[in-house]
This record gives sequence, C-alpha cells and structure tokens, in this order.
Amino acid sequence: MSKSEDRRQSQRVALIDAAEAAILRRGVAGLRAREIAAEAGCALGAIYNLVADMDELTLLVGSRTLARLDAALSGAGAAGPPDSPDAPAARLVAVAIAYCRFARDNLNLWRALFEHRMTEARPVPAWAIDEHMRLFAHVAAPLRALAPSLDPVELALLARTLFAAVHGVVLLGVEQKTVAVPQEALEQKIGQLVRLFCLGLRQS
Amino acid sequence: MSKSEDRRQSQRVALIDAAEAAILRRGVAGLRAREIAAEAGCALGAIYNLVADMDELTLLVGSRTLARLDAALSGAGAAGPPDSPDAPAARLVAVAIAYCRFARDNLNLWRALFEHRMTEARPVPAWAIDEHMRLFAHVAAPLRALAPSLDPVELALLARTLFAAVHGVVLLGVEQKTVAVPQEALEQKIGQLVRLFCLGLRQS
DNA sequence: CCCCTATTTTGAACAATGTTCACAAATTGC
DNA sequence: GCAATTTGTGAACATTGTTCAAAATAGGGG
Repeated sequence: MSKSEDRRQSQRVALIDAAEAAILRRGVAGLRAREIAAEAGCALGAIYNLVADMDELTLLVGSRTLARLDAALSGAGAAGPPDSPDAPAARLVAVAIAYCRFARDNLNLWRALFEHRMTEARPVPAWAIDEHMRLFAHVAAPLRALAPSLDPVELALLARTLFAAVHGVVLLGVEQKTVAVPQEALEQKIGQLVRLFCLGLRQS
Repeated sequence: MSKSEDRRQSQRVALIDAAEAAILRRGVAGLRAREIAAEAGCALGAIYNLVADMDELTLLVGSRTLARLDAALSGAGAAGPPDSPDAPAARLVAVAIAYCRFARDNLNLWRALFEHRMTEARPVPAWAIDEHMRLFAHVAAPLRALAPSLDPVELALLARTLFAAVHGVVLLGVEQKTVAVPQEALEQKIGQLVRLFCLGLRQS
C-alpha cells in the first residue's frame, strides 16, 4: 500500500514537473494534456488519477511559482539598512523591484498566475486564493512600519492598492506589445512610484 | 458591385455585433464560431470570408470597446474646474475614476482587451497596438500641465507608469477572487493613489 | 506459488473547438 | 441568356480536454 502510494506521489510530482516545463516553454496556453502525459511517462487518462483536471494542474504549478515568489520577496523585504526614518520606504522599493525582477526572470510562469482562467466559470479553490493573498503581507509589513497609526483595515486596503499599482506597472512593462522599455528604466519608474506613494503618505 | 459590397459590409457588422454580444455575455473565452455564425445569420465558413479568423474578430470587438473607452476618458478629462493650481491633478483623478467605472460597467468587454491572446504567438497587428497606446494621451495631457518642465520622453514614461498603476488597481479591484471591496472604497483608493502621485511629483 | 478479488492504469472513443475546401449557388459582364 | 467569376455553404479535418469499459496489476489467503 505504501509502495503504490509512493509511486503515485512520485508520478504526481513528475506530472507537475512536466506541466511546469511546458508552461515555462510556451506559456499557460501551451499546456497540452498529451504532451505532459508523454513527458511524465504515463498514459493520457492517468492524468485524471493524479489530479482532478488541467485546471488543478495549472493551479499546482502556480503554487510552486508563488512559493518561489514569496521567498524572493521575503529576501528583498528582510535585507536593507537597520532602523532609520525611511527604512520602511526603502524596503517597499526593494520588494517592488524584486517583484519586477521575478516577473522578468520567470515570465511565463509568472504570467500563468494571472492569465489562467478556470473552465466554465468554476470557482478558484480557496487554497489557491489564500496563496495569492499571502503576497500582500510583503507590502503590509513595511507599510505598517511606515504609518503605525493606521487602523488595520485601512492598512490592508493601502497594501492592496500599492501592490496592485506595482503589479500594473510590471504588467505593462513586461508586455512587449508596446515599445520595449529597458529593464533599468522600468525598475527606476517602479522605485519612483513607490517613493512618491510613501512620500505622499507621510504628508497626509 | 456596390450592392454586394454593401451586403458584405452589413454581414460583417452583424458578425461583429454577434461577437460583441457573446463576449458581453460570457467573456472572451465564451466566443464560439458556430454560435455567432448562427446569430449573424450566416454559415460557419462564411466567417472566414468576412474576417481573417477569430483573433481578428476579437480585436475588432476590442476596437469598438476602445472607442467607447476613449470617449469616456475624453469626457472625464475635459470636465472640471477652470484654470487653477491643482486642476491638472483633479483631471487625472477624474480620468482614473472614469476608467474604473468603465471597467465595472463593461466588465467582460473591458477584460477582453487584456485577456485576449493571439493563437500560436502570432503578433498583434499594429493598428490594434496603436489603439491601445492612444489611451496614454488621456494621462499625458494633464500630466504635462502639471509638470511643464518635464522633457517629452520622461513625460511619456511617467504617463505610462501612472496609467499602468491605475490599471493594476482596477484589475485587482474588479477581480472578485479576493474579498469584494465596495466600488466606493475602490474609487476612493484610486483617487488617493493619483493624488499621492501628483503630490510627490510636485515635490521632486 | 496460485488463484480470486480489488484496485489501478490504459488508450480508444467522445464531444466540442477553430479552420479548410470541394462544391453549389448566385452574381456579374457581355 | 449564357459563361465566367465571385461568393456562400456545411461536411470533413485536426486538435483539444475528458471519460470509461476493459486490461493489467497488486493484494492477500491457502
């Protein structure tokens, strides 16, 4: 029993590996059931013994991506100078730039987090939503240090807003549709946006 | 010749109408070739006499949406008080809130502008990119009034950044994934973001 | 080691997609 | 009015994700 259970788990991992590789190569739209079955060394129908459907498989790949993104933002948020009046702002800038770099370095996997849509309006499972929401903490913590007098609900809204603003800039920045803006200029603009936000926050 | 050309054009319009209605109802992923052919009163294969493929059809619907969005932002940017020190900032806020309301009131059509992906990595045609880029002008104009000393390239970058930031906030705001934030609070946050941005810009 | 049962794995079949193309219909030009 | 050209048609095709009856495997007593 444990033998077959182990085998099952390792096949599951192999399947997620294959799906991750496929998304990495050709984006979330390039995920093909037959291809990953072949790459994972199992039959087509076996996919549905290991995961519920392709949606869940995509979400599992997203879970891995979010874990790595979370680690990257944790690293950026922890580093920096010791206590000083504008250490929180510097930390927010560092987190935002780390977010931008992660998006650039993991473009297709990062995009998959936001481009993926559940088939036929099925709801996203709660665990996947939770994982997404955990990202806000990386913004909320420095923001609380920056403006300790804010009540928690207002702080949460502000964190969401700042996160979303940076996300939007990164999104338009990595889209190559428009004229390509160099990575360096993009990071500079993100830093400027965050600093302006913090500066304005101080004055209000 | 003009008779058949007219008929052809009206069929094309009927087809775009049907596609627009389908996207409005069920989102860009709910666009079905057979359904719109039936609704437009033409055969399945006739679609490919009227448009190149489903990608082009989606882009044509997007063109309509962008025209209406452009009009909405023009209205918001034109209104407002006469010349005063902070009229440009008020105008930027008005444009941002108009953007938010348009997204809410045209949710599926607005989403289609950003969720649509060309099949098999075909490039987006230049005319569609141009239409998208025209939106930046609604931000650039008040921004130039706010900070006339900026050189044009820096102004363009700033306009893109501010637009993208607001876009990001609207995007996360209308996603119902997370806990639903009331429309009023969302608009207030967008106003706050733009004002902070302008305030910070003044000081630099 | 073997046999019977229960579980798991398989891949052919299915439904739904966008797209094509040989043919039919209609329009046009003279 | 007839031939030539243009336009419209929908059955057929290639590709999807998903299902399910059947085959293969595993499990456990004797």
